[in-house]
Amino acid sequence: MDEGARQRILAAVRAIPAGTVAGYGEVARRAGLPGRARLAARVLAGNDDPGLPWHRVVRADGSIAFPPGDPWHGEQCQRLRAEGVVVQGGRVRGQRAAASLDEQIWGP
DNA sequence: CGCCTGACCACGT
DNA sequence: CACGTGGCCAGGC
Repeated sequence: MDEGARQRILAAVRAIPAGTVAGYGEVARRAGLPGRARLAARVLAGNDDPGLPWHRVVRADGSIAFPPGDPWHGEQCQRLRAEGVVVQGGRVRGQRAAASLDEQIWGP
């Protein structure tokens, strides 16, 4: 895969403010790769940086990408709740995955 | 080069 | 809100 694209995606993920979430598609779009949501997912799957806030990335409908029962699922829920994000039924409540990161970063 | 798979998405029912 | 369908893009074989 394109190394540059990967770096931009990682940067976009790090740009997500704590206590908020963003969709894979949004992250990809913010990285300058519209329509590459799956690429974003792949990048996170292979990421090794422990400082990366990957837990703030959820699906477009606000649900956790991992299936319930999966170790990573609980991990993500726990980290999100630790930041004040309301997780219920395996999905984020109170604030759907931001339609646009700018809206979360630059505010309403 | 073709075929299958996947931390996805939008849309209609 | 839950499900099913079709589309898209990269990887692995």
